[in-house]
This record gives sequence, structure tokens and C-alpha cells, in this order.
Amino acid sequence: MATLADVARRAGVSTATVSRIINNSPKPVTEALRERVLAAVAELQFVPNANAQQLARAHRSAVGVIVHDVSDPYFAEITRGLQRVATDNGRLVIICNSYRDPERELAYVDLLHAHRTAAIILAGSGYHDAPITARLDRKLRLYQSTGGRVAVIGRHEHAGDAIVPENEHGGWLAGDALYRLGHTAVGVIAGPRHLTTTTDRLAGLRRAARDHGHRLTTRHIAYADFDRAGGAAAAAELLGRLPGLTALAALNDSMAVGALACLRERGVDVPGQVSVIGFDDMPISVDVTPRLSTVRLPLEEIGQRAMSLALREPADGRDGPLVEHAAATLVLRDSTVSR
Amino acid sequence: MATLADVARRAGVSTATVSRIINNSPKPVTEALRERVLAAVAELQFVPNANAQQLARAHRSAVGVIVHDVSDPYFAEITRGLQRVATDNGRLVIICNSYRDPERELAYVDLLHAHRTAAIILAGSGYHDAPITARLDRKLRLYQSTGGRVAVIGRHEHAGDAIVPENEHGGWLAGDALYRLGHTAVGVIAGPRHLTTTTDRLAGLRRAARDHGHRLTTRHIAYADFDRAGGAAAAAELLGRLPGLTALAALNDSMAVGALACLRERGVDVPGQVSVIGFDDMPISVDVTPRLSTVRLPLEEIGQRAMSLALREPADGRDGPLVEHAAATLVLRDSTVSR
DNA sequence: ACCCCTCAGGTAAGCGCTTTCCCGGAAGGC
DNA sequence: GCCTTCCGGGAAAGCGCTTACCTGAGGGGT
Repeated sequence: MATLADVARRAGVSTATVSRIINNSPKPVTEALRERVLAAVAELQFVPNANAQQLARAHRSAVGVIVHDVSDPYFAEITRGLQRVATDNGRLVIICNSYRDPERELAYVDLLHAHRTAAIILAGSGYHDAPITARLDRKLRLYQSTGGRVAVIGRHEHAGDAIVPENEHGGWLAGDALYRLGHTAVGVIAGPRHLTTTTDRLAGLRRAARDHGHRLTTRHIAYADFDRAGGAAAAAELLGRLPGLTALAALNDSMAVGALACLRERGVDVPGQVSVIGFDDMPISVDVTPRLSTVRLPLEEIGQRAMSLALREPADGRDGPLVEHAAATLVLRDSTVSR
Repeated sequence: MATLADVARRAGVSTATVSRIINNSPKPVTEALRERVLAAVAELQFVPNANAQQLARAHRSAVGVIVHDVSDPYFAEITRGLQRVATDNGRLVIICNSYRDPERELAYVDLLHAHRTAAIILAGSGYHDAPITARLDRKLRLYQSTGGRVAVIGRHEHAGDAIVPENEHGGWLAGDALYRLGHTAVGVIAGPRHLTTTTDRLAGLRRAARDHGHRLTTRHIAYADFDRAGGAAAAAELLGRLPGLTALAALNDSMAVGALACLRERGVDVPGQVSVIGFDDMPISVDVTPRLSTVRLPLEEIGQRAMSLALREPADGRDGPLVEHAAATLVLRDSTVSR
């Protein structure tokens, strides 16, 4: 394992010079020396120890990202956006999957803090659990107090920058579309109730119902996991519970796809008998039959913007945390028709 | 930013003692002292600097993973498996997206080497590009010579352990299924030609053709990107080129889904007029209409096994690199019928 | 009563870099 | 021709930990 000192010895210079050359620091160095050092680096196959560099250097470089699950297309899209911006800025990204477990999320914050990452990005956080939220908040504040930057994708409930998807408005868009099409018996396939994404989207749906003179009660709502299987199960439940059902609103596309599968299995025609609307506009939504109507969220862009926030110089505005919104838009395709 | 020394001072002990306690080293420490130190840690909100620890310690901990693209479901599944095992072993995973760019892949190997990760896992590597392969190989060997472990998912063409998916056999399974159903004019939607995944799967398809007394020539093959859009484009191309076409074999499911979309658009009935088979058995394959026949690869399991290989003690077998295979199996669903 | 062993805890030498400060020589000004 | 100014390069002090080695006190054996 060649070290900086080995290279210096080999090239007959001091370690300071080698360091300056491999980091091409502003300090000028004679061309001849530079070449000699570079040759020594190549001969010895020297790879600087990033841990030592990090320790000796003042500034931080890598960015840590905590997501629920990269294999979920929702987060995969966001992650893609995050990486793109990070790579463009020459930053290393450390991705951590919390698998929706708040404790693991907490542990990862510690871990990234310990590694002195330049920033921590929380994607899809937000739990309805006061003790957890408080602990998370404490940890994030501590991290910030040591110079780390924090960016959150989701609700703005922690110190730090945030990019906030219009979940409530999106829910309203979905509900409004359905009611406007004449549906009155609308079932809602919701995600886990302890996630704020669920409650925010649900709130929008509720508001839409009220706007059209209806009410969304517990009977109309089935909670399940934010995935295909959860969607299928919830759809089955609602079908049993709501005899006159003519429309289903799922709080994300994976669940909507699961619902579609469930309906197909039972011989219920979509959209003929039941209309279905999803949320997120994931790639899959145009590949199912019928093509899914949904509420679009610019996921990759959200990722890019979050990384930009995380990377911005703390200097450029001592004006506190920045909060940006990401617009939800309605995308009507083939799975919704008027009643 | 509290340091170990601060904690030591606060608790009135030496740094050695603090270090021993926070790492609960085997060296015994009086209970009273331990409590005092832990109290100081809590008061000062001390978070050890992982870089310093890494530098001072002999052993390495984190594992680096280089994948083509986490937002691709194929890699998302694999990554999921990798993480699971890593987390179970208390290891941090650093995920790097190469976006299928060999140069970036090379750069990431350096980066992970620099960070002195315990292991590097290459997922989906394999380029038909001798210079690149040679450079990659050199870098990996150097990394290994410094004590790093290497595991590759894909062809076993580098030093280090490997888990090898049966790509050739899988291709044969797909081809055999099609020919057995009576198809003779089979078009192949292939991935980028510089990827070994493409050529391996293609080779299997070729062998199946020969086994059934047919030949797969350039006319029958369209190369495109391994995604939905690529599949659609390639399908369009083959449709134009092969008038009598009755079956399409895509080298992954994303492309197959793209092909399905293209065929639907042109009013070609699947499987009535054209049968379609995919590869990988991604989640989406059961959600499209018709449900996709495909060749299944146990992706998550592959990830788990790769991580296990990467984590195994170098000691347990000085018997050189381990090579394991991952079986491909045929999954017939609704998109293939006999002619 | 003396010696040796045990064991909790401290001392200090690194780990591999970066960077401040300093030095000596060459160049420029008068 | 002498003094000042630059400028390339080196010495060395950390960065925040871990750990091999040492110390001193108490306990048991003879």
C-alpha cells in the first residue's frame, strides 16, 4: 500500500509537494518536478487514502441520501435526479435504504454524521410519530450545528431546506377529476397511515369530496402498503365493503396497478364498471391496460432540485432554510370515464 | 464539534478509556467509569469521526457497489438483495451509478479504493472492449493487492469472486420455447452490443435456433438500449424488416414491454399475431396485457449471494475466487402461443 | 513480610494526509 | 552593487482516532 510519503521519497521531494501536485493546489510547482512526481505516482500505483484526506481537510465532500427503498420506482426516479446533479458536481453519493423503518433512518443519520458527509438528504421521510420526529429533529439539528447541510423531500417539518411535493393539491386533483366525472361512490386505496404522504394526499381527496358535496368516511378508505400487493388487497376490501363503488383512487401508481390486477381477476371492467386513478405517474402507468390516469409528480426533477439545495453554499443567503414546492398535475388517460 | 478528547476531559479519563468504551473493546473497564464516560458522551452529543476511526483502525468496513443504474428495476432488485445482507451484517453500502459508462465505472473503482472500502461489488459489468476490460482488471487487482475484496455479478472475467447468471442458458430457454411453439420467423430485440449480457443471451438464442434447424442472422436482430424506448424502436424496426414475423424475443423485460406498446399502437395483436417473450421476470411483467412470458432470474437472491461473497472472510478458503451460478428458469404466461 | 502476578487505566506513537509558516535564492528597483 | 520582493519548495504541526506498551496498586502465595 503505497503512501504519499513513499511517493515523495521516490521522487525525491517533500510530502508537501506531492500533496500539492495530486490535488493540483493553486500553489505553483515547476513543471519538471510535477512530471517527476506524477511518474512516481504512476510507478507506485498510488491511490490517496480518502479517509486521511477527509480527516486532514476542512471541507466535506460526499453527500448522504436516506431513502425508503431504491427498488421502489418512486424513489428510483428521485434517486436518479439526485445522482445526476451530484455527479455533475463531482460529489460522491452514499445511498442508504431505510426500508421505511424509522429506527433505521435514525441510525443512518448518525452514520452519515459520523462520516462527516457534506449533506444529508432525506427522501420521503415523514412519520406521524411524535417521538420519532423529535429524535430525528434533534439529530439533524446537531448535524447542522457541526456544519452539515440538510435537505428534505416531503413535508417541511425539520430544520433545513425542503422540497415539498404538492401532495394535498394532488389528492384534490384526483378527487376533483373523479367527482367531476360524476362518480359519487369513490373508494380510496391509501398507504400506511403513519406516513405523512398518505395523510396529505388523503386530505386533498377529502377536500375534493366536500367541494362536490360528498363525504369521505372511514368506510371509503382502505389502508395498505404502498405497493402492488397492498393495492390489490385494499381494492378487494373496498369492493366487498362498498357495493355501489364506481371509482377507486389509489395514493400511488403501484397500488393502482395492484388494484387493476385485482379488478381484472374478478372480471370487473375498467373503466367500464369502475374507474381507477393513481398518483405519481410512474413509467408503468402507460404500460398497463387500460393506461392509468394519474397525478403526475416530477420525480426526477424533485431529486435534482433537492440535491441542488443540499449543495448550495451555506453562504448564499443567511436567510434561513429554503422551501420549494413541486407541482402536481393531472394526467387523464384511459382508466377513468364519466359515469 | 465534540471530539474524543473533549469527552475524555469531561469525564476525567484518558482518551484510551473513552475509545475502549465507545467501541466496547474486550479490555475490561469498571462499571462506574463506563457510566461516567457514557454520560459525558451524551452531554457532549459526541459522534465519533468515522474517517479518523477508519484511518486509525486496521480493518475496513463499508462495501462499495457499482451498478449501471439503480432506477432500472433489474438493478433495483439486485441492489435490494445486496443491501439486505449488508445491513444484516452491520455494513454501510455505498452505491455508485455508472450509467453504463465504462469510464465512470473505472473512476468509481478508484474512488472506492481511495475510501478503503472492504469490498467492491460490480453489478452488471461486462463490456466488449478489451482496453477497458484490461484497465478495469488492473485496477481491481491493485485493489485486491491492498486487501480489498472483489465480487462481480455477471461474467467471471475479473479476479475475484463472481456470481454468474445463466444468461446463455436463459437465452436458449426463450428461443427453445418459441421454436417449440412452432414459430420460425423470430425477431430478436437485443441490448447494446458492447455489453456481454447482450451477447451471452443472444448466443443462447442462436443455439436454440440451430437446435431447431433454423438460423438467426443479422436480419433477425435489432440492437437498442436496454429500456422501454429501445424495445419499442427495435420492435418497429423488425416489423418493417421481417414481414412474416410471428414472434419477438426481447433480451430484457423493459424492452419487451416497449415492444408490446409498439405492437399495440400498430394494431398488431399479441399473442394472436405475434408472440412476445422477455427476460428477467421483473415485477412489471405480470401487470402488462397480455401478461408477459419471460425467463426468470432470481435477482434479489443474486444480490444477496454477491454480498455474501464480498463479505466472506478471506481466510475461509485460500482456494482462490469462488464462482457461483444463478439459474434461469422459463416462465410461460399469456404473451406466447403456438403458431 | 516479601515478591510476583493481575488488572484497570494511562501514555504516546502512529494512521496518511493537508497546510501554515518559514527559508533560501533569484529577480527587480534604485 | 545593495536591499527588497517574489516564489518555489520543505519542515512540521496537526486532523481525531486506536492500540501496543507501560505503570502502579492491590491481592495471594510461600
